[in-house]
Amino acid sequence: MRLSKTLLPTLKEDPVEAQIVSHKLMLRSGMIRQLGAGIYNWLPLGLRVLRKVENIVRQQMDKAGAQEVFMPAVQPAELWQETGRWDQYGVELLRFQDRGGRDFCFGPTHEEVVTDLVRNELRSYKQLPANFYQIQTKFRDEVRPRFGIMRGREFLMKDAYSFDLDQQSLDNSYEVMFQAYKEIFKSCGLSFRAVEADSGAIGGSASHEFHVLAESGEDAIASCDSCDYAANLEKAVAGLQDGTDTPPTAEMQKVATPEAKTIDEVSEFFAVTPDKTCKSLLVESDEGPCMLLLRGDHELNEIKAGNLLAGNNFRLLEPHEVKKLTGVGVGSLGPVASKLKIIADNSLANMSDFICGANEDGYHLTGVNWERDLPSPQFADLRNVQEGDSCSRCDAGSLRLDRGIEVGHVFKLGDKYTKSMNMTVLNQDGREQTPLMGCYGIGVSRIVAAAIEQNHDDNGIVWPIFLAPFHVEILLINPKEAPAAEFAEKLYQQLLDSGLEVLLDDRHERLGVKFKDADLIGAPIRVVIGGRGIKEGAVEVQSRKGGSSQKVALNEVGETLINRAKDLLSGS
RNA sequence: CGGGGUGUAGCGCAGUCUGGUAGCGCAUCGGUUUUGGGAACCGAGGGCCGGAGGUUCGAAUCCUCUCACCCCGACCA
Repeated sequence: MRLSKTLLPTLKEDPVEAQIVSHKLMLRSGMIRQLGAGIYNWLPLGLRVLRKVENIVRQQMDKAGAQEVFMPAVQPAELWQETGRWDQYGVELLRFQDRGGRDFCFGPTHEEVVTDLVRNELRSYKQLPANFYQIQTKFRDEVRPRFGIMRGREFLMKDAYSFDLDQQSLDNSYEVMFQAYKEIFKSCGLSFRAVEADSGAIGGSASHEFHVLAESGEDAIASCDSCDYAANLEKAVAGLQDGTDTPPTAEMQKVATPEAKTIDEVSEFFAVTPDKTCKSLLVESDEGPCMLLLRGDHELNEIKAGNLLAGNNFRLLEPHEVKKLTGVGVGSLGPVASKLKIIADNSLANMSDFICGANEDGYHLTGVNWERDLPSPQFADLRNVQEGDSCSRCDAGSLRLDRGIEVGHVFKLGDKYTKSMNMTVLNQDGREQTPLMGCYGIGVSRIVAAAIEQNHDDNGIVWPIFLAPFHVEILLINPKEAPAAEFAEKLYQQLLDSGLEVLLDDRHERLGVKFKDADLIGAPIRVVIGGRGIKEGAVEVQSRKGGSSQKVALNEVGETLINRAKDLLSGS
């Protein structure tokens, strides 16, 4: 592609509306332009990358035996009413009417449509298992779109739906998709992690999210350094401490702690580490107020606690509410002699001689022990795991925390949709049977943004070769210098003929401008061609990543570039 | 949905308090000189100041309403 004839409007300055690096760089490199809140134009450069991702996804899905279809973006309300989701889905479902006043929505997902399709077309168990996928524009009317493409309202998604006769077959279909997803993210050249997700009320044994690792990721994910356990922080469980159930060695004592309220202050006061203390939190739940106990150095996981208390009303009580309810301030709250229902985190079970609030303002208790000083409460998993916690799946491992961007989600749906929409096939016995469904999503456009979050430097994007809009950029310093221009043109053709994707910067711009744009655009390999180099008989080949450069003789440049690109593409 | 903010040239902004000829930098177009890491000079084009209504001799500026976008929070397969 010739830059002189391409719409590639780069920006020197960061647009004010962009908060995160991928959004800034996508705007600055001329990949996208905003049309409205959460909706974007894709310009030539951005579209090339989007298509790259799309093709990688398509290739792997086909390889995994899924069949590509293309379903309508606009869907009639009737289908959604059949499954009840017309009323359940809420404000994110963009609804509208046609000329005749009939209700429609712009599809945020396609379970209803695909189920309708297969209930009309699949009759026999012999047609199963089947897996249909599409790459489609979706619309979710996000309450607060942000971060550019990362969390837009309109976005490109690959969604796949599998249909199986029984659970075992579904398990297999799921596994095939799981492996295909790994292959997809590997093929994109991204560093990623598959993590366990909560399969929740829908049941089924499994759901996994795929995260691209990036410091700016919205999700925290925990993973074991020894086995393959990995989970979203919301769901991650730490292993229980070893049974160091040491007997009490100290008497319980009430100590005046006039200035010590926070865990830090209390630990400092008693000259102990925070893990020797116990913090008490009051929460509201459907069953009324409840006291949660955590080790001093641990954080409450509100989702776990909320699930445990089955509460729609779950929330932390405000300090003034605590005072009103118990008569003491939050800094001196404690479980001993409390009349409230108490649930303690598992990590407290084998603690002895710990320190906690005395339920009297300005006092704490030391040497507190279960059974002797207060009854053992209910124990449960209430906390966020921490870096270094032991793994709950294996003996050897410890957990590490990373940040990630969710780019894929696989889910066993079971018969939720097939049942409510009456989809059956005849089984071997000639009886009607309701197939089980799985669904598998990948945020295609989000991958583009996530890839940038993971691969950039101060000057711009540093594309992994598999997603790069161009493998090679040729910087022609001055198109008016005939020998250089002719050489660049010849090289351009040679590289194109070899199957590489090449950007030729043939603009009448100064070199500095071209370098800055090349940095922004982020092609992995570039070559600088000018009159001086032609005279010397060698031109400069540079690598975007790391910025290394070498002089290559004119008659070898073509081969060198082709080989280097092929090396990168083959992963070496 | 609650709170905050911003709408003035393609982009980034000043001007608004205190009403009186609509500006600056970058970008764009033409010219000259330049040309190996975001050039210099000369000249030019480009705006119903988000929209509607009002006050006023006169509104980017004051008042009312409205729309859009951004940020924080709540929400989120």
